[in-house]
Amino acid sequence: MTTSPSVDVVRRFNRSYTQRVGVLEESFLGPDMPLGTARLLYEIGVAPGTAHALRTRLELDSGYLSRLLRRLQDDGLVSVAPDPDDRRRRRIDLTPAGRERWDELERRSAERARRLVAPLSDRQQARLVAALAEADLLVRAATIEIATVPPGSELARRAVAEYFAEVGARIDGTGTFDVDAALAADAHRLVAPHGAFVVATSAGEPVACGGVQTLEDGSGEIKRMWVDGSWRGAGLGARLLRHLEDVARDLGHAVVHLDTNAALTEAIAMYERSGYRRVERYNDNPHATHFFAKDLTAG
Amino acid sequence: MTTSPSVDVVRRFNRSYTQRVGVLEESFLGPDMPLGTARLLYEIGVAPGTAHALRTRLELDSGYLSRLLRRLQDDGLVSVAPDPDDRRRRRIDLTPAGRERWDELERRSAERARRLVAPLSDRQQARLVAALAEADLLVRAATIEIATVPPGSELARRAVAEYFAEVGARIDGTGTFDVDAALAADAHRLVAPHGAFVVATSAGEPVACGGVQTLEDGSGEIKRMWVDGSWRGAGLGARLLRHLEDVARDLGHAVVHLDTNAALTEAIAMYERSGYRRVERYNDNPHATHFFAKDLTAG
DNA sequence: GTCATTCTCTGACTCTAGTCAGAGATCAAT
DNA sequence: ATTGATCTCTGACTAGAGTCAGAGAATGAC
Repeated sequence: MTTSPSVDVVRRFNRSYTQRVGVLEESFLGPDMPLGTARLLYEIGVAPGTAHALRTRLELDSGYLSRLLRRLQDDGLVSVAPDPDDRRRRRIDLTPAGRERWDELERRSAERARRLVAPLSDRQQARLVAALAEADLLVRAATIEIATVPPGSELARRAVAEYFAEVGARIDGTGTFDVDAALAADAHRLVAPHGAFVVATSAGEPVACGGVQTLEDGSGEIKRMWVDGSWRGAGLGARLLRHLEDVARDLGHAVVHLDTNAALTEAIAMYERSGYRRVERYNDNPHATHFFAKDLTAG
Repeated sequence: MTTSPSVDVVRRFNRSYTQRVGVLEESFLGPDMPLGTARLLYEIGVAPGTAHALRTRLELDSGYLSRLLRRLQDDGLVSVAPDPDDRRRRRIDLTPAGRERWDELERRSAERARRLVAPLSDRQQARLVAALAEADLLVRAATIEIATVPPGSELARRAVAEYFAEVGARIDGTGTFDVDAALAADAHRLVAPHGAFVVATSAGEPVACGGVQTLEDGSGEIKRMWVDGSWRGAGLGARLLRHLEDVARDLGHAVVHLDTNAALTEAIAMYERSGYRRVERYNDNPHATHFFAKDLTAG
């Protein structure tokens, strides 16, 4: 059996960490509440919403979720009310008693973490914290899922909204982009067979996105590329870019272009690292100052 | 609610790691075998032994363990035979079929780890590995348990055996220590009210030990101090030393002495960092070259 | 040899966790 | 208004995980 050092270390960590920290989730275990119920209560406290949203987030069977919610409701911990937007759905919120219970879970979980680090010296604690923070970022980056979605889907809208918010703040300062017009155009240009739009999600939340459209036969353009601020430095941008290049290749493009703005310095650095070369202005985008292209047939 | 940064990072890590890597132990999940059974099979493969040893290691109910073993036995995966040393106990070993199944669990678990790191670039993988290895060491160090045990107990014997093996190898080179005589003396000197012997264990295995004996009223001596080679650099020695000083204080000592050998350079450095000062030879131990003392009433 | 203890096993339980197949309400599109 | 899809809930399950109280054999201390 061949194993790489990195695989061994990950496995060793998993084994010893679960053994010592216990089934980690059991930090939620408390009086009168089984693990599943407590976990659900906790998630509701973190982000209340519809039962449907909880179901997709926690990947629960609808019958199972319904029963768990019923129990929380009977205990007076959550309130269940029809969602005004769509009365098939139910909005789930914590009651004051539920909030109190949630705080208790928080305390319990924090206490557990505190006990874990307590025996360590200050210097060791600092080392552990740095190591876990680094591991956290990388694991989260590794488990991101990249999927092609319709530009009109809710996920895509949310991602593009973040894109425009950031581009507006960093380039324009006043937010004068015509967002609606851009979205309307995307709905046609960023779908097969002319293009595609992909969103990277982490735990169901969009953390990055990008689109490919066709300039002319064999020539594509990458648009709407955005990476969430808290995810910078995890190599996500480069990975997304590679993915988009694959998409462009699948669309039959031999070369991809992209434009960007001088204010987006990290992005420009990344394009250069990824093999893009500067080219002449190829469109009349008033917000673009730098233009790049990359040959997809080489390498 | 007050939280420290280190506690927050640990909690955040726990949350995201369990969420993404799933219930980690489920890496064992495979065909025709529930999680608990697979975990047990895996542990038997890692370290076969008596049912009793497995029970303490995995903290299982004896009835539950018995049933799990029965199932593994029925499936032809483990062999159960009376322990010749103590016929109440049963020795558990993997059969060839069990070993095959164990290999499969290994493969499965490695595959899982491989998938986790696969999306990362080589540099990121290296960063993740370094972070997890560091976290692993520190978490293991943080969860060590230090307990006072009788010098004659099996745990103490094992620890002292390691101590003599190492001291013999590093100082003497030939192993001419009179181990039996030393152990016989320990059995009297390292127990209350004259002294104590403590063992630090990690997952039930001894990883460090040390004893305190009485030289004269108010004056103690630290003996048999040992830290397992793979645990160096985790601050375990300093922690054990502090623990032994507390023990000495409880025994009524105002000062503790200790002797050591010039060959044990790390130990000497640690004693100095921990506030020990060099003193004149206070005994006729032929293997000792350096002598230290520390006042326990100050600070 | 006696007696308390230790180790394992069995039977009888409880409680979670989770699945599956509908039923009934609501919505979006035509 | 009809139709097909979506969302939630209920009932009826299965299986896993674990607890608890003994019973019977073996052991160690006296």
